[in-house]
Parts: sequence; C-alpha cells; structure tokens
Amino acid sequence: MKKAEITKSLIIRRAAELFNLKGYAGSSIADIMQATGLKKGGIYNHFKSKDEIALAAFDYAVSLVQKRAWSVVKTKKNAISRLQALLKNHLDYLEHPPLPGGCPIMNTAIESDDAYPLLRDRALAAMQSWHDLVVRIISIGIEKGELSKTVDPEAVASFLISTIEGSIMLSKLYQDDIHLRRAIATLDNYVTGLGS
Amino acid sequence: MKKAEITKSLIIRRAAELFNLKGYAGSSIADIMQATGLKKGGIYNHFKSKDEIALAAFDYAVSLVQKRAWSVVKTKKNAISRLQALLKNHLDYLEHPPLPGGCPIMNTAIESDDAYPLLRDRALAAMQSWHDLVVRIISIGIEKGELSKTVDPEAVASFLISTIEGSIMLSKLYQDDIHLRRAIATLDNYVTGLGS
DNA sequence: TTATTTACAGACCTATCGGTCTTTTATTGA
DNA sequence: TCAATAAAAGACCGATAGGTCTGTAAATAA
Repeated sequence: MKKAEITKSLIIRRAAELFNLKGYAGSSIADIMQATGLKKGGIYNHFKSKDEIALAAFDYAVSLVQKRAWSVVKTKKNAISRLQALLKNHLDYLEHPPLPGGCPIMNTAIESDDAYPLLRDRALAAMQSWHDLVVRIISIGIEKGELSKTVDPEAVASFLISTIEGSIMLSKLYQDDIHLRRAIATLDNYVTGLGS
Repeated sequence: MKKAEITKSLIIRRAAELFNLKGYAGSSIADIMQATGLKKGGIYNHFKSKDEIALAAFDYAVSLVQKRAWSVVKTKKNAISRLQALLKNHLDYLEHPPLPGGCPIMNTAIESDDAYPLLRDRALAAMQSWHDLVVRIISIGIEKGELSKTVDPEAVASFLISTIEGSIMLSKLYQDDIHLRRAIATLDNYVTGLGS
C-alpha cells in the first residue's frame, strides 16, 4: 500500500467519524485537520473539496454498515432467522458500533434531504440497498414457503427499517439503550409471526 | 400587539422553518436576514445570539406540533381511538405540515445529540412530553379496562414513536408518502390489537 | 544511490461567519 | 402633536470558513 492510499484512507475514516457525530455543515476542514494531524495541503492533495471528502466518507461509512449486515445474513439459511439475525445485529452495534454517532444513513438522510442533493442521493441509494436486502430475504422466504403468502415484502421491509431507525434515534437522544432493545424485541416477535 | 412582539414572532417563525429545513449549523444569520427581510440590527435587537434564536425557534416548532397532538387527542374518549387519532394526525401532516422539513424534534435530536447540549436537552424534553402523552393514554386505558393488562405502556409508547419517526424519515428521504402510510396502517392495526 | 516524482507544510486569499455599535427612523404614550 | 422611547439600518469588527499555491521534504522507481 502506497503512502497516498494510506493517508487518503486515514482522512476518510476520521472524516466519516467526524461527520457522523457533528454533521457535514457542523464539521470544518480545520476539524478534519485536527482529527488527522494533517495540514491543509496534506488534505487537499487527496481531495478537491470538502464535498468530495463528505461523499467519500459517507460511502465508507455505508460500506462498514453493509458489510456487517451481509456477513450476518449469509450465516442463516431461512427467512425468519435471517431477519432475526439482522435485528440482533443492531443490538451488537450497541457494544461494537461500526462508527460512533449512530446510523450514518439516517443521520445523512436527515441532514441532506432538503439541502445537499448529492449526499441525499447517496443516502437514498444506501437506504434502498438495505431495503432491497430485506425485501429479497422475505420474497425468497415466501417462495420457499417459510413465510405466509399474505406477507407484503415491501411493506414489511419499510416497517422494520422505520422502527429500527426510529428507535436508534430515540436511544441516542435518551442516551439509553432501552428504546432500541424494546424495538428489537417487539420486531423479533413480529418477525416470528410472519411464518404463520 | 406591539411592534417588537410582531417582529420577534416573525423572526422565530421564519427561523424555525429555516432550521427545520437546513439545520442549525447549516443556517446562517444571513439566511435569517433574507427570510425575514430584516438587517442584522433588526435581528440582534430581539436576540442576544444565534443560539438564542435557535432555542426560541425550536420551542415554537415544538409548540406547533404539541398543540395539534393535544387537540386531536382530547376529541376522543377511549384509549384506542385516542391512539388512532394520534396516528391519523400524522397522515394529516402530509397535506398540512405544521412546518416544512419533517419532524422538528427528530431533526433536532439527530443534529444536536453529539454536538449541541442545550438543543439536545430541549429535544429530549419535547420527546419526553410526547412519550408521556402516549404512556398516559395507555395507562388510563388499562385502568378503564379498554386495554389488556399485559400491555406495557412504556414499551408501546416507545415502539409507536420509533416507528412513526422512522417512517417520516424514510418518506422524506424517498420523497414518497408510502412509507409513512404503511407504517401508520400497520400501527393502526397493532393498536386495535391492544384491546384484547 | 541517485534522480524523479509525489506528499505535505504552511503562508496566503477572499468570502462569510457571528456579533457589536452608532446612527437614523419609526413607534408610542402624554 | 410632540417628546420620549424603542426598533431597525448598516457600517464595522475579528475570527473562521473553504480553497489555492509554492516551497520543501519524503517516498519511490531506476
């Protein structure tokens, strides 16, 4: 690995953390300089603008989240346990968060939706990819007869994601895991009910 | 109403809209000047700092939301229809939003939780007040025998709010009401089930 | 080991940031 | 109607924003 790649990767990782904690508008180049130990020249040698850093950092943050979701799903063989594995994964986040500051997709969605179109598009794509994963799991489950035919994959995916994201927001605000734990418990029960 | 009150109220209303769309860090005094038609002196005649405007604007935004929640709940007499009225209220938001940019409590919670302690405290208090309302409705419902004794008021409130907020976020990101509509439909059905 | 390329430091730029202060204009109570 | 008072304008402030550029030091390929 060349020096350039190492440094660029450092900037991306530190910026991702910073942006996830303080937002894009709330983080300055000076903040990134401090977090990386680099000076302005060192940063702008790798990126053309703050926007470019933001996009790279978001893509990196999403990759962290997606990698773990994928790795957790593929260890299970039927729809219900796959969905439950996804739920449990969010409980694991409490002790080993992919990056501090909560879900980067939600954080970016909230900040960007009325103000930063480029970031919004990225957040939308990331959310869609998560949504698709859940829809696929459910659809395959229905085909295999593991889930009831009356289940609407799109609706269930939308419902699961809404509840998870909302409860992450609550737990962060209250600084209390209980909201996420309760949501996951309720959803786990709900998912079990999709079988009959 | 004196001139001062009129102007101060204008600043608060415009700032609330601005902050809800672009965030606190993303909105400048210059933005507020443009939105109100006032110059710097006219704004700082009523507020000591941008922070003070932010707090006043947030309190105003919350008051809009709370007023409607209250007015909707008090028209109903039993727990289930009160909860359903709260759910339906969020569908009405689609056509008549209290202010543009989605739920101000969630938006502020996401932006402030790791960065602006004063705002975070306000967001937490507002969320708690919403949570309390739901808990109270459920507790009274249980006492009156309208809801099953096995219902955990705290858990249900947390679950309802999580799903609503999460689905608002999704609908804003996708620019598609369907996520909120589905969430409300699912929750409406869920609430009905609390009776038995 | 050396020549060349590349990464980084750091001075510098303009625009904008939040905020202050004095002056002018408008409102208000007598 | 006219003083007294309060509201708003707008020039001004230092600090910081994002971004550029040149000189220097370090990494790299020969």
